[in-house]
Amino acid sequence: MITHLLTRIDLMMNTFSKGQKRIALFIEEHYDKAAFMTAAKLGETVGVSESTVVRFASELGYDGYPKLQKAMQEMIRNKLTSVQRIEVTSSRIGENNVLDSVLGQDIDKIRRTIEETSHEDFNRAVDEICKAKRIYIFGVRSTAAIASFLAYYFQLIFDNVVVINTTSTTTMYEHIFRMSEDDIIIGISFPRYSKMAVEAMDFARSRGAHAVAITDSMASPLVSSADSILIARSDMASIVDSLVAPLSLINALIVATVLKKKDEVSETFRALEQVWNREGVYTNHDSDDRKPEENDR
Amino acid sequence: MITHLLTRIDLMMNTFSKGQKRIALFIEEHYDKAAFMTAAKLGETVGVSESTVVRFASELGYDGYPKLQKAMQEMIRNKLTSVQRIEVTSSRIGENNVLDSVLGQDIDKIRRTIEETSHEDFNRAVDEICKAKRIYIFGVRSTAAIASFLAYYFQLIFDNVVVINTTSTTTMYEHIFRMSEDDIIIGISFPRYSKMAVEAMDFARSRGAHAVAITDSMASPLVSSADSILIARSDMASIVDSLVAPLSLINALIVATVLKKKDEVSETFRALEQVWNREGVYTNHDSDDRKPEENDR
DNA sequence: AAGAGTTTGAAATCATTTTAACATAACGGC
DNA sequence: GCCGTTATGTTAAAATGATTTCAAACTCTT
Repeated sequence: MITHLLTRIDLMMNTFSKGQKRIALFIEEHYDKAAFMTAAKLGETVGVSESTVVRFASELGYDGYPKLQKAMQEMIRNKLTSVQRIEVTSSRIGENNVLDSVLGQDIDKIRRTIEETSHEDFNRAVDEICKAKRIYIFGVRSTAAIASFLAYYFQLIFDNVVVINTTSTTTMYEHIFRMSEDDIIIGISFPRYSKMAVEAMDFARSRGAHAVAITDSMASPLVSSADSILIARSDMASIVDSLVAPLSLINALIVATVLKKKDEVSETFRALEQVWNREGVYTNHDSDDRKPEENDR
Repeated sequence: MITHLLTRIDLMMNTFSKGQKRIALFIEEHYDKAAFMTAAKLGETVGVSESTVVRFASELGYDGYPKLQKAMQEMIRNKLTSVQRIEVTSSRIGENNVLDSVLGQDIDKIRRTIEETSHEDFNRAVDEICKAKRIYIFGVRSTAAIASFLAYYFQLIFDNVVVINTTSTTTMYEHIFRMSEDDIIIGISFPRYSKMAVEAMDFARSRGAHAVAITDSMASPLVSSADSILIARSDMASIVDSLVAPLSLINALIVATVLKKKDEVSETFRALEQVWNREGVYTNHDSDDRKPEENDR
């Protein structure tokens, strides 16, 4: 559902009627209470009728009040688990249980990323990204996937996003030769490192552009060619390397950027959502989308 | 309820009947889930009828199941407020500490994925993948990134991997019209769901192919069109949705597949490594490649 | 292994909650 | 200040969920 409940409420706040605003404000403030209330009770506490509450739910895109309620309960459950994370099931459970083991390892990767990434560098990277005129994103081979993910979202936010994913050095220079000091390059590279990534970043710096490296350790060859260094572990006990932690880092990068450019961006997203609805690119399953219920297996 | 719910359950544990014990244990372990369940649902999850659940509630001294439910919800709210207090202090440290917050949320997503994904379905999916003649992978928009990641590794293992990433239905059918019963399709779709994913999977099934869905809940439209269903949460407290948990799941899929085809695959990888070394695609930093050392910040 | 006493699940009944239909009230433009 | 529009409340029907009943299954003792 693209937007999270609270974000969505924020986004739609000025489209709400007086009564709906009362409900919206209450939910933003006390969703921990609201999640357990019936439509009638919620209406009573904010001083509107139950119908208004139900209408508010469908206005938000939910297929009935119970769905909205479920969304709030989900939110609570998320919040709850997020601080119970001390007792993480890092249990190495069964040898035969690949699923639990891999996912457990990925959790560890992310945890180490939290510890190891410099917040200072992260914030600097966000600042530079927001200031930049053009954003170049470098990622080849398996990292091409996460590079394109980053690009997908940045293209929704920024005008000038260029993805560099090529096997030839010549082609690479064709992509970046216009680079100027107002630009920024984000190089993503993990073992076995790509020579081209280093080359691209060195070139960018020679032009005065800011270079952000997303890589797996301070011993990576990208480090000496970068202004901001973001570390995310990728090694796994297997043939494949996990890019889960780097992806999570990229997530954080996107979220931080969106938050920083909130005002410009929220308008874009609202417009986009309308286009999507009209175009019917997505199935209108149940309601137009929204929180699915608890699964029941 | 005089005494605290959990204490009371502990106290009365040995007076409970078999079915009641099942309920009691579940509540002790997962009250965060139980609090949001109806009597019927709770009964279903522990394998007992709703009557037994209701009787359990009055056994505990509550005047009906809803009262017990309220007690559990109270418990959650108490925990939540203490959690929020912690959170306030930790978010004081950096008002803008997006990094920790996003990564923390991603950890939770993965943990919930461990809880919610059926291991049976996972294993079935791996089996079918290994048997398949051709593998089709469907992923559009933001999921195109993780689809291409999956494809990248599968192409190292299998001969016939086809990625479907197109905006037009016609083009999609051009990709999949040769599909036969020996093939498999892996459809990746998250809210807002892609209609095409459903179409592609329905088509595949009509040809007798096995269909694997990677999606975010049992309420997803892909579910009814799939033979194996892999659940990974994607919703985040922000505008972007996180694909970290799905990526982690895909990791597990790759690892499990590699392990199953160990013998054939290890040869391939050795050969590949030689090519890489000769071609010098990668920097030969420090040693000739591989795992970098501990970083030293 | 027979039978009293428990425990259980299915279905019927009862209660609550949501939703839809309709009526009334508030608002904004002219 | 009138009229069309939109928002809100009231109420009754529908849906969902909880409870009770009753018969069957299970447990224990003898």
